[in-house]
Amino acid sequence: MPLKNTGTEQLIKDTAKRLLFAEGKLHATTQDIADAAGVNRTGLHYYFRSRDQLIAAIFDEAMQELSQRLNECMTADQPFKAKTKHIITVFLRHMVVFPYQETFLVTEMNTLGKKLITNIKSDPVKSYLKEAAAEMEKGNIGKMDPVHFLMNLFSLLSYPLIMAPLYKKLFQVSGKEFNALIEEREGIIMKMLFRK
Amino acid sequence: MPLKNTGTEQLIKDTAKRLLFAEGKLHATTQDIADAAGVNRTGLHYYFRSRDQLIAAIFDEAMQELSQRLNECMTADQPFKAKTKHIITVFLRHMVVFPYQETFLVTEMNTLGKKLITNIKSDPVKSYLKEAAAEMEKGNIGKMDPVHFLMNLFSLLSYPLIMAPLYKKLFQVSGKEFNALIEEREGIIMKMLFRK
DNA sequence: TCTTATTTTAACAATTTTGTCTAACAAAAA
DNA sequence: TTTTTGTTAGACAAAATTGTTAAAATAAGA
Repeated sequence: MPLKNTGTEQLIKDTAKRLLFAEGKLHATTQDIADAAGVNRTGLHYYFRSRDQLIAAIFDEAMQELSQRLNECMTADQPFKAKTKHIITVFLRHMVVFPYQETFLVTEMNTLGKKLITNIKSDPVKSYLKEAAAEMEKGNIGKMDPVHFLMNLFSLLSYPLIMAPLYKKLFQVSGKEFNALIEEREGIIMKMLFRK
Repeated sequence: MPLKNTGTEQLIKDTAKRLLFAEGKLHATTQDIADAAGVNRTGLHYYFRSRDQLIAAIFDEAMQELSQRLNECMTADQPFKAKTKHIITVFLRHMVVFPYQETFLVTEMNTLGKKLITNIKSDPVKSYLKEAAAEMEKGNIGKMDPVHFLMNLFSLLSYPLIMAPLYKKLFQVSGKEFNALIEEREGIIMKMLFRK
């Protein structure tokens, strides 16, 4: 329990998240993080004991945040289509700022194995899947395993932002053009999912 | 120019690619790579001089390979829909084996800045985009900036495989179930793109 | 076989990155 | 003010990672 609470602990975590999730510097060292935060590297050990524990803390928070965002969106009291549109809005807004959060989570899961198992509520997702199935019955969306619908949704949302640097090269798109495209994504995704 | 050519140089590159692209161990050290290849770490320096140059070599090859795969698919002499289906087949097959190749490319671009600029032919992509535009005119696919069509295609293709470990957690899907879903992807993606 | 160029290995050195220890500093409580 | 607790900073140590050197092993050609 910090008594003074100078905000340094939070600053370190926020800075690390900025480097890792926003700038995609997945190899950031403790020195990199300390420098970016404008604190002595020792502070990092004071608060988190080791680099691994800092990473673990960030991993946990990111996982919780993602799961919570997911659950809040999916249990919102709205009809299915509006709810889905809301998911797109919320997740796109987040992806624009932190495009590499999911990449970080996956690569850490790969290197650290299955150690960091934060328990996640899966009920909200399940109920959203049920709603999707119901919509399929009604003929509002194409019939498929609802999990495909969910994967489609998140693919269309996330992938372009994650791969932005690569797309710009491969497809010869400028930063300006790309941003304009992202602006249009919400509409495009809705059309894809609901074949309006 | 190697005279004896014992295949070690290739073995090192292939092993590194396996660790990086297949297993997603993006923090692999030279020792990790040497061990996995069953060679002395010195060999790695003998052939590539430094870790950075090994990474650069792999980056280059991966970029070339991706660009070439892209171009071959896009200049195939086929009608648009069949061509697109072929793209899905080819890229899915590759993603199943090397899900993290694109992630590697992006994170390296982020850390190394814009140093590694391998020149890429963009004409094949451009002509594919033109074909897509023509299909939209014909009403075969929904009207949008053709680049969106391309982003949709690759999003639906790649993202589920990249994020597999995360999906399995968030959506409570077993490995077996997940593989079954991936089997179905090609059909799903075709339906999404061509709203058949 | 002897020579030569290439490849592999072992020992060592340098660098980078992480972790520790101690003391100084700051602020609230006694 | 003194004490106590929590925070920051500097110097140092340890570990991990990368890089170098020189010598041994290997295979091909003269």
